[in-house]
Amino acid sequence: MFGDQVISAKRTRAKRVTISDLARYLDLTKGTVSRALNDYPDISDSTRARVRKAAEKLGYRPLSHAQAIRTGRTKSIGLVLEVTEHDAHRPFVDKFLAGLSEAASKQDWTLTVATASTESDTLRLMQKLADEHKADGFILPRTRLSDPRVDYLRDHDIPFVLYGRTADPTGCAWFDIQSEDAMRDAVLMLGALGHKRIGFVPGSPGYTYAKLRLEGYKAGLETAGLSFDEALVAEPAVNAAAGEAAAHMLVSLDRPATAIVYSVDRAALGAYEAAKTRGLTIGQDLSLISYDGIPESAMIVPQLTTWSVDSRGAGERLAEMLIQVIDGSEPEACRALVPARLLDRGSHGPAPKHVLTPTKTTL
Amino acid sequence: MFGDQVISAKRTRAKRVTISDLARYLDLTKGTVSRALNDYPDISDSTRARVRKAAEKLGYRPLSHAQAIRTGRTKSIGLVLEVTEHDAHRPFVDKFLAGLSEAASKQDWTLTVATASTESDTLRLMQKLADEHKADGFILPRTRLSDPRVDYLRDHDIPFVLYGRTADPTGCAWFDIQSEDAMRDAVLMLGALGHKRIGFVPGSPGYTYAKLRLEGYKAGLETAGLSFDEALVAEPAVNAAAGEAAAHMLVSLDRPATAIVYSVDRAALGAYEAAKTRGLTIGQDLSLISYDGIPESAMIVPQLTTWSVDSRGAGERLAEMLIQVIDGSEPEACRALVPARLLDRGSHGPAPKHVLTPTKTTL
DNA sequence: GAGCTTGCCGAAACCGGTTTCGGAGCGCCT
DNA sequence: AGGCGCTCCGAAACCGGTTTCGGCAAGCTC
Repeated sequence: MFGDQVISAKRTRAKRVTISDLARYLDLTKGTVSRALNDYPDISDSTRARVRKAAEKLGYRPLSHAQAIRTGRTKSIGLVLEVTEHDAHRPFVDKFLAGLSEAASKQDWTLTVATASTESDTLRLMQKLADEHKADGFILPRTRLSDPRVDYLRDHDIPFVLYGRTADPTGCAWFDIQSEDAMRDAVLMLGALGHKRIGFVPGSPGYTYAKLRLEGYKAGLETAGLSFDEALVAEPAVNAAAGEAAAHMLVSLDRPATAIVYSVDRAALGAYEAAKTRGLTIGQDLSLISYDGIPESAMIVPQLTTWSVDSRGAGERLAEMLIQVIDGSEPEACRALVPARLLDRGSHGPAPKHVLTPTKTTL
Repeated sequence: MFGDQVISAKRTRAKRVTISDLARYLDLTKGTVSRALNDYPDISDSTRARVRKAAEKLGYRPLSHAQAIRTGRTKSIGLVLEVTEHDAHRPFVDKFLAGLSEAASKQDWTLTVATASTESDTLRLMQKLADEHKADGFILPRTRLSDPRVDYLRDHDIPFVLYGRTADPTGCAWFDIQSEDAMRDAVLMLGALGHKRIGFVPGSPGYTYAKLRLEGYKAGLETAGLSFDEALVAEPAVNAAAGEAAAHMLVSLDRPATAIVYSVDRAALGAYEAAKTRGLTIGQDLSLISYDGIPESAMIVPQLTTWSVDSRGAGERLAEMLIQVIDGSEPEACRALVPARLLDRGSHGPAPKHVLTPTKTTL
């Protein structure tokens, strides 16, 4: 009748077996089959087993969105990436996605990703995805100390789990790398090598990791028996240019730094430029330890000593945790912290014997 | 009754407005409302308009998976990434994803991504996603000359669009960057600068782009009036180490290359090492033009002249095209080719006046 | 042996949509 | 005036599941 409405092709894929097929095959009603499959207590063990076996044999797989219309759950985890035009590229998205999707698909879940360019976009998108049941919950990367996404999702009772921590963790599930310990250990290592003046270059203010890494640095100083000196903390830096400026500043102090702990690799790479300008040899005159483990850190000479994070593993854990939370687990019970792994390479070494005379430059 | 079954929380999100709500509000049946919204011809224009307005006013949004159960379509585009452990990291995934998801969400579609570690995994995953109506079609990145994914999807009548081309394009929709033209133009530019011996370093064999870029190189030689010399084509290289070896080979020929066209940036970066080893100055003694536009190409000195691709734009186009194909457009009518953009930088220059004496080294 | 649980399943409603079918109302033609 | 064909909408079936409800039969109690 409305033939011209149906412009789409005749696509005749192999027919799937429905719950009704299965019921007919077993001579049961589909209601009973459904309850059997979903472990309702009013189904006898023998029937349940019979149904299970038949389902297996016929290759029955429930259609998740057919279930969703009644249950309201899609078995899909959501990820909203905030990608702005001029943002630093993030080297690990693919590994991270691999972790998420692999863990998800192991439990027959899927991963729905969306991107937003602004924060309010992110919120609207998450709302929409949740509203239209396209995602049952969200993974929140790049957490900030005070994170609007957290407030929003908490208010709207939408399940989520953080990749990172936040200032007020009430009602939050999270997974994180102990980067504060990495920073502390970096300071300890440098202290053990005789360094007395260890500089620090923080990450982006506002982000939780930045605060934690600074605290780790301070903790390291304390354990190493070194006193904290405000002057040794540079301006935040997350790219090569800012990292270079930070290095210049730190080595031209009256009592210059002989080692620098960077919060992020991309900033640390800038120190190589600064060292070249000043004729300093990295790993001898100036020691560097950083964090992230980006590929470039292995391509530079000398290779950068840094802490590497297992993005894929993180993705896996996060997906598993989110599914748990969606399935009703108490969020605050779902928290995990894992250590970073040290890539012990050539950018750090013993403190130089003679303190270098500060080479003042006009920057 | 089965209260203990329901362990999940009480989540009371704001109720969404359903088609029945809308029908009640309009004093119509939901069937009529549905037909009005879906442009059935048996609805009067006035009614259609009234329904549209009310839908807008009440903020009605159909639940895509409720529709899916009848229509079989989820409004979701699928992307299966093949990510192996030791794979080269791909710098543009995030931009690419952004393009895909943005274009998708503009039409109220979503993006479902999955990852596989092997080729057969990829096929199984796509099958499963299509079967369970979790994706209506697929984007296929990294196409090969003979691509099993293409055969598979074509056989199973599952819609798809290629990012790249393939040997047998029957029934295929694709989008691609004209990298062959980029390679050709690179050769022409170098020829115009006086280079007579222009080397070429191919990409991974098997991939379509590798073949096309080689053809582009040859086309460039021909137009430039240079003859093709087998010896000037190195072994395929897609990383710095292999790229370095290729450079060594090409500059130590009896009649050495004074310029090299690389198929991929990551290989081209290796040439800088080779040049350093041999005391050649890049941009003077040795000219380089490459392809990809990875961030590192701008960080090296001199900056690498290369062709940059707009991954985000590609993602957008691909998503739009896939939706069209799923909506019934003839795949072969959905094809597009766009040029790459030259980043004209410092790694290439005029041919050196004096041909360098070949510095033989034992590699 | 009557009365009451309890275990187990069928029947039917339901979720939020889409699609088919049929018929009421209207204008037009003969 | 009656028949015909359109236009436009209501009614109801349908998609593939889940959940509620009610009832039958067996087992237990007294």
